[in-house]
Amino acid sequence: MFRITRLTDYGVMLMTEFASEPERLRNAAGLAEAAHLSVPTVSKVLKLLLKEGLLESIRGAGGGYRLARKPEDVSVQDIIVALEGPIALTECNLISSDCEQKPHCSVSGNWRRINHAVRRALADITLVDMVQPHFEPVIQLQKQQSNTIPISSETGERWLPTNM
Amino acid sequence: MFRITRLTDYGVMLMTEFASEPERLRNAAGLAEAAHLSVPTVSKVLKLLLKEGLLESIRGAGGGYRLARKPEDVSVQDIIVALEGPIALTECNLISSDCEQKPHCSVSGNWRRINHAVRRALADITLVDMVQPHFEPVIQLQKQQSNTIPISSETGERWLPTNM
DNA sequence: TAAAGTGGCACCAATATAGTACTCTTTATA
DNA sequence: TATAAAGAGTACTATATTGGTGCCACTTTA
Repeated sequence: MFRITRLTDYGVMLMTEFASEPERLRNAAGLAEAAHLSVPTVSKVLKLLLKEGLLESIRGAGGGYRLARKPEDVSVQDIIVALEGPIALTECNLISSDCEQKPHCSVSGNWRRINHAVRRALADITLVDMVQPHFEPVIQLQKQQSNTIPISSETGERWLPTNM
Repeated sequence: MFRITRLTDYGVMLMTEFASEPERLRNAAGLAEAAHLSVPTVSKVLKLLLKEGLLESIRGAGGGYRLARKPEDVSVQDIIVALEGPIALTECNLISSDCEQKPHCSVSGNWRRINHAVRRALADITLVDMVQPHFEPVIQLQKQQSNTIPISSETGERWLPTNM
C-alpha cells in the first residue's frame, strides 16, 4: 500500500520526541508511556535507531538514549533508511538487485529518477521541522529546457517551518 | 523497505508499454511475452487496471486492451493508486483511519505534508515521461537561504530500448 | 550487591503478497 | 452456427513480511 511500516512510524514519533528536548536523556519506559506504546516495542525501535547511529545510549542505572546528532542534521529520510533500509520504490533500484527483468526493462532508468524525487522530498524534512506543530511547504520550482520535465507543474514547494 | 509491490511495478511497465503505441490493441499473451512475465500474472494486473479505469478492453476474439486515457493524462501516481489504493505513508493519513495514537500524536499533521510532497513527486511524472529513454527532471529547489540543488546530478545510467 | 538500564536474540501470530487455477461471457470468423 | 480467441470474475494457496513479545546477558549506579 505504499507506506512505511508501523515500526518506522514509531521511529519518527520517537525521534521527534527526542528532538523536542535534545539534551535530555530518556529511557524506554518513559518514552513508551509518552508515546502510548508498549515498552518492548519502543525498546526494539530504539535499539534499531541506536545501531544505525541515530541515537546514542548510556547503559546502566540512570542510563537512557538521546540523539546522536543535532535535530537539524537528521532527516525523515535518515530515519526511514535506518529502519527499513535504502529507499527504493522498485527492487531493481537496490544496489544488491539482480532483477531478472533488468536486461529488457525499459523503465528502470526512469524509476531511478522517481526514487530520487521521493528521496529528496523526504530528505528535506528534518527533525527541526517535525517538532513544529505544522510546517508549511513553501517552494519554488523552475521549469527548464525542452527535453526536461518539471517534476511539479504547480507552484512547487519546499519545506519551510511555519514560524521560521 | 518503502517500496511499491511487484504487481504495481508490473503495472507501470505495462502501462508504459501501452503508452509507447497508444492506438495499438494488445492482449495479455503478447504483453506477457514482451514483459517476460507469465500470462496469468499479466492478466491479473490488466484486470485491475481495467477496473480502475486506466485501461479499456475489447472482449472476444481479436480483443485486447488499450489505454483509456492519453499517456499525458496518466501519472505514475494514478497507477500506484489504482493498484495499491491511496498513497498514505502512515495509516493515520488514510481517510478511513481511526489510529488510536491520533489524539496524542504530535506528528500526524506533519505526515500529511510529507505525503503531499511524495504524492506530488509521483503525480508529476506521466506516461509520456516514462516512454522517454530517461527523462531529466531538472528541478531547482530553492533553499530559503540561497543555493539551488538540481534534483538529479549524477549521470550514466543506461537505457535499453525494447523492441516490442 | 541489588536495581535500573541497555544489548542482542529468537520466537510466533497475523497479515500481505504473488502467483495460479477455474469457470463464465463475449465476439470474430470459418 | 460451431469454434476458438480473448477478456471477467473469483477463489485459493504458499510464501514473505511485519508486529509484538519474551528472555537473558551485560553495564552502571547507588
